[in-house]
Amino acid sequence: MSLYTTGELAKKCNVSVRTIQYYDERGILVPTDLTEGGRRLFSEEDVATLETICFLRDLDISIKDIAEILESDESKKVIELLLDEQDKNIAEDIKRKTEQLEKIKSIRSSLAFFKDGSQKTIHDISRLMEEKEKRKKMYKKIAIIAIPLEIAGIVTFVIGILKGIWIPFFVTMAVYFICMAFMVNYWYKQIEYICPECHTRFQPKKIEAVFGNHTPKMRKLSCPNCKRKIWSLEVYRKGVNS
Amino acid sequence: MSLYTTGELAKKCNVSVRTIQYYDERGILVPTDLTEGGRRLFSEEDVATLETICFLRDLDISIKDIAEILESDESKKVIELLLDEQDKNIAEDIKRKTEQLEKIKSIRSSLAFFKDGSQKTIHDISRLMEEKEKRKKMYKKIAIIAIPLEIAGIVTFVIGILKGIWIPFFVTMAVYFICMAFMVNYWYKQIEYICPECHTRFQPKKIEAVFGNHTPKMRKLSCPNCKRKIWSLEVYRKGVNS
DNA sequence: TTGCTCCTCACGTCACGTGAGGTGGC
DNA sequence: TTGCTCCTCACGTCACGTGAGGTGGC
Repeated sequence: MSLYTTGELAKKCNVSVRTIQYYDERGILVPTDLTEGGRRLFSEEDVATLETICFLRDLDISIKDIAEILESDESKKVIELLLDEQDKNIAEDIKRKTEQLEKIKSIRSSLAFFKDGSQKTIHDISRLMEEKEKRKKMYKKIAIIAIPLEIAGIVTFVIGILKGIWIPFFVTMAVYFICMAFMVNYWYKQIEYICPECHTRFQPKKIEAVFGNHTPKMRKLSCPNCKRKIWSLEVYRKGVNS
Repeated sequence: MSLYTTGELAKKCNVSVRTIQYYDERGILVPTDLTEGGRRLFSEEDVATLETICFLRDLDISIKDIAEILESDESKKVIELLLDEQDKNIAEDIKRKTEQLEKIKSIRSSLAFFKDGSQKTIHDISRLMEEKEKRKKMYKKIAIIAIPLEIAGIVTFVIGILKGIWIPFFVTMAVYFICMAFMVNYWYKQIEYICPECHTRFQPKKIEAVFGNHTPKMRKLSCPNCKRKIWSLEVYRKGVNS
């Protein structure tokens, strides 16, 4: 029966010599024999063991856990448990890393917003990301009230057209405008804007905030610090609810 | 202006005291001041720096890279490059981990196949997984020839029905059966079976292999080692193409 | 005898955690 | 004065990589 030296085994299994020495040290790949000079000699069985080890290491199973698998007579149950655990770990890792990818994407667009590239910019972006969730929640709250009202508006309008009964429509509209007024006020208290030039966070005048030229996330406002009329980013107001 | 001690800063930013000490040691969070007794004092600016560091660490950016970001005057370009790199790294990680999850799933079903739970079982599974790709490729090759022939068969059959011209159909069928004979022979040479009881890899008799009771992956065969007639797993033959 | 392989220390990696033993500051 | 916080070593983690300095084996 042929025996392998460390180097031969390393080549055969595509690992480094040091790795084999380390696996011996950790007790999961003890050579079948030693030469008089103290060199390791591995059998075909050892090859199979190393292949098993590499297979499990590919799944990022720790050497400690591999040792447990190799030492148990009935590896099946041990490995089933370990696989369950690994499965969970990996799934969590994937979730985390997926979130990181989303964050990175989001940072890129924020970076494009700010004119300068100072450290302050990165800090501001980190704050924006934290506040993002809160801002989303606020808009959800508003939507929960606004959408049913919109639908009621349309329905009562159709009723008006079809049946000539306009009272429900006017009542709905009255409620709608009252709610709108409250919501705009609520919204105005929750948000502020950030200037892409000087990083100042500011609250615009209510009139400018409500009627100014805008997109869902930006609004053309005059910054009280650098005095420019510039597209500013809507953010959740500092210190609210915290 | 208020200054924070290490412990206060740690609480404020939700990190350990040791972490702050380490960031100081690495030069990315140097305290603004020291007491006479040598205790660190941090300013509001330091708080912002630590927040920035935590933000970047959450993306698994290394301390070395964070140092580069903090040290550069125009962090924007530095961070853009680093984000691109991180993006790639994370995407690769996700890919790798997704493959690991698939492997784990596949191992579970293989584990169910083998009756015992010895170490040999895991080694056999690791070999199965390696050979899986080769087996898939073989079936693809077969499909590339077989599917067009099947279609030709159907088309010429329809022509036969509609137009009463049967010659194309019979020619196709002749070609079909000749190819089939070759392909079965090819297939027979590429595969062997593994016994779930004794782990023996064996080639069945050709007649049993072709006409035996089977599913896509398993076949009821008699194992030459343990003599049982048992559902065995079809695997790519050892040593072929290697 | 000459290369080449292999051996055993032993330090380095990375971002901290975890004591130990001592001291500052209220 | 008494707790509590903070300080600086310094080792441990994890799976090896990377020399250094020495030797085995063809």
